[in-house]
Amino acid sequence: MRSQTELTDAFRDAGLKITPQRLLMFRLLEGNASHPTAEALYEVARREMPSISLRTVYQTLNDLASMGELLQIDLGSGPGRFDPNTEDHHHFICDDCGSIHDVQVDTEATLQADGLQVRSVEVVFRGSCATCVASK
Amino acid sequence: MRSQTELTDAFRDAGLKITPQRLLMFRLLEGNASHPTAEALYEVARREMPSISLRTVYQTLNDLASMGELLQIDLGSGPGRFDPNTEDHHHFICDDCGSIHDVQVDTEATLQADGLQVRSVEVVFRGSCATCVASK
DNA sequence: AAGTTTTTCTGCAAGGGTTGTTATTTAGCA
DNA sequence: TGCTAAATAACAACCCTTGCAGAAAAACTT
Repeated sequence: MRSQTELTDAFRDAGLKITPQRLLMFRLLEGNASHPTAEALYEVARREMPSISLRTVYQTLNDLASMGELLQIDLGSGPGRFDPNTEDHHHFICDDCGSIHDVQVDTEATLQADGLQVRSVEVVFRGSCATCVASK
Repeated sequence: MRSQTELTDAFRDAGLKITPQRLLMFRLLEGNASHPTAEALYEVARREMPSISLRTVYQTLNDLASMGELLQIDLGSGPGRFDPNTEDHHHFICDDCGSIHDVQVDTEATLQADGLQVRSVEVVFRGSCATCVASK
C-alpha cells in the first residue's frame, strides 16, 4: 500500500473523495503487518471516530483492494484478512493461534498442465508458528 | 478417498453407522473429479433419494473430511468445494468459468522464515483454463 | 462565500453458506 | 425381536458481507 499522500492523489484521480473516514483507514493500514479483519479495524477506528460505521470500513477496504493497494486473504473459515503489503509474498498461518506471517518463498513452480494461462499464484502454508511451538 | 467397501469399514471402526444416505454419498464422490459443492451433491443425491436433507450432505462431507478422505477447497468466495482426490496435488482455478483443475507441481519450496513448523502447503493457481482461453 | 451536484456516510435489513437444535427414525447388537 | 446409541430431516440461527435509503458532507461552480 502506498503512503497516505499518494493514496489521497490516487483516490482523487479515481473520482473518489477524501473523507476523514478514509484518511483514518489509510493511517490504520499503513505498515500494518497484523493482517487484520474488517471488524478489528473497525474496533480500532471507533476509538478515534466513534461514529464510523462497519459498512464504511468494508467499503474503504474494498476500494483499496480493487485499486490493488490491499490484498485480501481468505483463510477458508472466519472473516477475511487484509494485507497492505502488496509485494510478492506468501503466507504462513498458525493453526494454533491463527496468526498470519508473511513469508518469502522462491517459487519457480512450473505448471505441467498445458493450456492453462496462469494469472496469479497463492501459496498458503499452515502449521505452528514459533511462539506456539515454544509453548507446547 | 478410498473405496466404498473400505469406507464402510472405516466408518464402522470409528463407531459411525452405515446408512443409505452415507452409502449414496460414498458413491457420488468416488472418482468424482468435478470438485463439487455441497449443494451440487445434494441436487444429484435428491434424484435418487428425494428425502435426503442438505444437512446430511454437509454432515457426511464433514465426516469424510475429518477422516482425511476428502479435501475441502476454499475459493475465497462462494461455497466450498470438495475433492475426493487426497493425493498430493494443487489446484488451478479458472477465473472465467470457475472450473477447478488438479495440477501437479514440483514444489520444493524452502521456507526461509525459521521456527515455523509447516504442516501443509496449499497452492492455488488462478487464470484462464484452456477452454476459456480458446473462446476469447 | 453560497449554492449545487455528486459522492459518501450511517443504520439497518437482507443475503449466501454453513452449522446448531430437536424430535423422530434407524442401524447394530444382545 | 427389542434395546440403545447414533443419524436423520426439518427448521432456526449464525457469521460475515453486501444492498439499500435517506441524511450528511465533500468538492465544483459562479
